[in-house]
Amino acid sequence: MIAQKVKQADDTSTEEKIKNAARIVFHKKGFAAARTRDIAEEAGINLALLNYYFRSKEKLFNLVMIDTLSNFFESVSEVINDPETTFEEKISLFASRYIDLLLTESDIPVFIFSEIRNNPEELLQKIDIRNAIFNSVFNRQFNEALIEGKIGQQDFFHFMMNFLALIVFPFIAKPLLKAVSDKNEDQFNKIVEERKKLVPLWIQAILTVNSKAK
Amino acid sequence: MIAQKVKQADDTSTEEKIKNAARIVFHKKGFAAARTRDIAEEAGINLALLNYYFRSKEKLFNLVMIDTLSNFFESVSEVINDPETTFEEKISLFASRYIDLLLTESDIPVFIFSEIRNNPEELLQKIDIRNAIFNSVFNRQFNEALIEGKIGQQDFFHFMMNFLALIVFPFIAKPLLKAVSDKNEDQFNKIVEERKKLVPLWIQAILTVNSKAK
DNA sequence: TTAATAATTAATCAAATGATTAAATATATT
DNA sequence: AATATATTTAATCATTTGATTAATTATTAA
Repeated sequence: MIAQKVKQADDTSTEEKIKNAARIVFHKKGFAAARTRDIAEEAGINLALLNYYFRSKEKLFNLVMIDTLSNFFESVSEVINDPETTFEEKISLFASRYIDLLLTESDIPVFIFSEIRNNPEELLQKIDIRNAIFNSVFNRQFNEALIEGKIGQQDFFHFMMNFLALIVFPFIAKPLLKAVSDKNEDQFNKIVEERKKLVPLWIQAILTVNSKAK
Repeated sequence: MIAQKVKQADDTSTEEKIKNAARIVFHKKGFAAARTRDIAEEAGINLALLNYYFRSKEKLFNLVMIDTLSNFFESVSEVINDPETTFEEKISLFASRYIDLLLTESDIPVFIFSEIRNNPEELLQKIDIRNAIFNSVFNRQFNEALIEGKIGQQDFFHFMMNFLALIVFPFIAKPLLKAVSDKNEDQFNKIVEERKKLVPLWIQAILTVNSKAK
């Protein structure tokens, strides 16, 4: 009876528990450094169950990776493909949503970039962010702004790199930046929080620059 | 006789060969995914020699890490502590020097950030970039420019994050960016090369923004 | 040249780790 | 309740991998 209640309480199925644990451990340590025993322990289950449900470490990893990438890009591609918002609004919403996402999932950037390093071709075909970005409403609006002379002559690829850089870099460099600036977790998060407002300001400043090579 | 000539030709000592190989393999795969056998093969030596010269994988890794970090930061701290150059000049020189460095050592950013993730406290005490940055001539000149009203009210920490982000991020995200933009190695490098001129322009634009929270 | 030392190799060890198995327990079906 | 099926566990396996050893070769010193 009590056992039942407890089981009801921590609701999730074994399969889900393992997947969640795998997500945490893989995100934190990467594929190579993560041991299946770490994942089993994190999930509070017997090691054999991992293979019972997912066959192998690699299969489990692939699930986590696909899950991570699609969740991650889905959430932001929504914003840049919203036909209702203006270009300027998208900049603010994108920065704000992206930073919020990273504040709760701060391991993801290093995880993605370090795993892609080990396996670029296989991982990259799992996702189609190509279209999501380069055929986005956001890109179209950028081009319109260019033609209307509202922003300086510049390359969309550079612009996107800059935008992403200003948003994502603090999370990638977080341990280093925390250490060199002697800030604790809360102070650091507060600073990053400020960037939800600041990044759009800086991006607007960058957009005024006429930087097209002639 | 011939054997001697050959030996003279690939000059480096066994110890040096191992260290160079370790550098390459660790930078590319990270500590956990790098096998001592990979390093031995890359160096063209017998596996046992690795332990003969360096005792353990971990000791060898620590050497490589210290070497990487100190070389890396030394090269840039020179620029930001040069008393002869102006603030504006430092921005250009820093961007240019840093990007050149990364063009030849493009694995380093992901290597550093992913290893720090696995071991923040130990690794970070190995270097003293704290002083190099926050007591730099560059920082002093930034403050002077602030007081003289030459740049908008803003935080040096944000500014440095932005500066580093615009320089380093393309190298971190390179495989992803190459894939989504469908660019080859040469095209990508050419674009990054452009940034030696562009990043200073963008940074100057950012510096005009008045972004101090009130 | 000879002896001593250093460098190198092939073989092997020991621990870590992903995976499997067979038995035990829980759950569902009849 | 009885049977069948699914889930879970402890024990074990097999491979990988960092490290060592003992023998061999090369180099240096006497």
